Amino acid sequence: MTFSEENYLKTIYHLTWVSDADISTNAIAEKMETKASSVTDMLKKLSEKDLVNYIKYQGVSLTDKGKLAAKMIVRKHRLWECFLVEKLEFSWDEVHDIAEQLEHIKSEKLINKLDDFLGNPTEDPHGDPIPDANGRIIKVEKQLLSEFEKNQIGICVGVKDTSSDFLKYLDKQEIALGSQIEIIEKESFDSSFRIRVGTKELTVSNKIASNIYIK
Amino acid sequence: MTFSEENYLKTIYHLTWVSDADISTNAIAEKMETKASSVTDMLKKLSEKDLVNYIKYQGVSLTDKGKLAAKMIVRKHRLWECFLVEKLEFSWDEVHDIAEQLEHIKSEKLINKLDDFLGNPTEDPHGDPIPDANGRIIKVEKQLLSEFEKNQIGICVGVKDTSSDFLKYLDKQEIALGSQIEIIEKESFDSSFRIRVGTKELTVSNKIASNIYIK
DNA sequence: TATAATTTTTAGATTTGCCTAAATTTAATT
DNA sequence: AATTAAATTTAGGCAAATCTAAAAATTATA
Ligand SMILES: [Mn+2]
Ligand SMILES: [Mn+2]
Ligand SMILES: [Mn+2]
Ligand SMILES: [Mn+2]
Repeated sequence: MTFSEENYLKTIYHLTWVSDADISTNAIAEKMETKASSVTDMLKKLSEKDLVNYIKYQGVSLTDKGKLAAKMIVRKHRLWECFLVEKLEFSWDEVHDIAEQLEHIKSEKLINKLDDFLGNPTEDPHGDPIPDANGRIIKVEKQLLSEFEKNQIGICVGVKDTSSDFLKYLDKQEIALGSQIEIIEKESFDSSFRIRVGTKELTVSNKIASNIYIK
Repeated sequence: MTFSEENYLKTIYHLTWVSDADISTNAIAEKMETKASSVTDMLKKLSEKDLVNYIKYQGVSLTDKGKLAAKMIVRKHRLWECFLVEKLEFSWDEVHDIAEQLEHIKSEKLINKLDDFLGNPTEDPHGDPIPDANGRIIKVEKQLLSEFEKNQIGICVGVKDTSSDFLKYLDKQEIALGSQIEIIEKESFDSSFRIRVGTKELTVSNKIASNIYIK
């Protein structure tokens, strides 16, 4: 499987994760920053290889084979992110781009040994679940901070937006995985939140609150 | 720089390491298991980018820029081999193919952090020197076992042939980097050697002896 | 030094992944 | 239901990296 094929599978997998329904050509094109015509070409190829179910004009979904392949790429991506953070002391906002490269390294033995070396983590540095060698995922239920109400308390367990900019913002506010967050006030006018993180109080916009997972 | 360009640079670098003179199109084609016409195409491109000095029909050499680029790829290859052996418990005959992939990962920060994580090793699992971040190499002088004479004693510090088959043979004979090797007898008829490795005695062909470095 | 053998380059194709522009299909609106 | 708008596919092309076959240059040999 080529890098490009792998990237398409991964994208379809991610889009399915949030929406579940069949995925449109345009949705893939937008996420991959490419053209719809290129997507069509690739969907034909992936369909030929039985990695996706594709019907012209009707959208696409992963076959079992394609889903497993996608999960293995996600597994690699997230394990490498763990490695970079835990062993090489990268911060969580620096690892994604490097993992985008590392996820394409082909060696089952390598990834399984890496898994063991890291102590078989179940989540990556952004709180996302890591599929095991068989593709099984422990799905932890978590809510967005924006769905919380006044006086509720929870622990930050993940982020939805994993962009470097957002992660750096969280660093600045000293919000990290494991931080306790308490809703002091919810402003009805703009849906912003007054929250307490540890001992500090701060106000965050609804956009921010919609990208932090709490449990 | 593409993977292919990097592989060509690395190949030219390795060929230069052993012979020093300008490298022929055919030599590159043979080493890379490709066709001479493909090599010509790539040499034009590398020349255009000032990575090689190339004159039609006259062979090729690396420019300073090309040499540094090649060294950085070799640095990555060998550091990853160290990582695989030291941290993930791969054996020395399993790491080359994986390192062939990992050497193309682009991130200076990654490779320098990996270097530190490994304790800044100067040699890879096969006894080959690892260029530092500036491309400097500590060249340790070593001789081939085949050049040794009766009664001489030395330490195995490297291998010339790094093929999996040869490395497995050495494992079987319990010859590893650091092993003490003593020449008991040199057979003039076929230039084979009777040697002592640790407490064991064994006979090795000249071909074997020509692929073990001793100091 | 001619001629033959070898090496190297050029010419022309192929595959992969991508693009633009045009055609087609599906969805949304009068 | 007809028309318009949007999404998707097709057609045709391009660049990178490879190949085969033919041409050209270099090297070896008689
Ligand atoms: Mn990531
Ligand atoms: Mn992640
Ligand atoms: Mn190697
Ligand atoms: Mn090596």
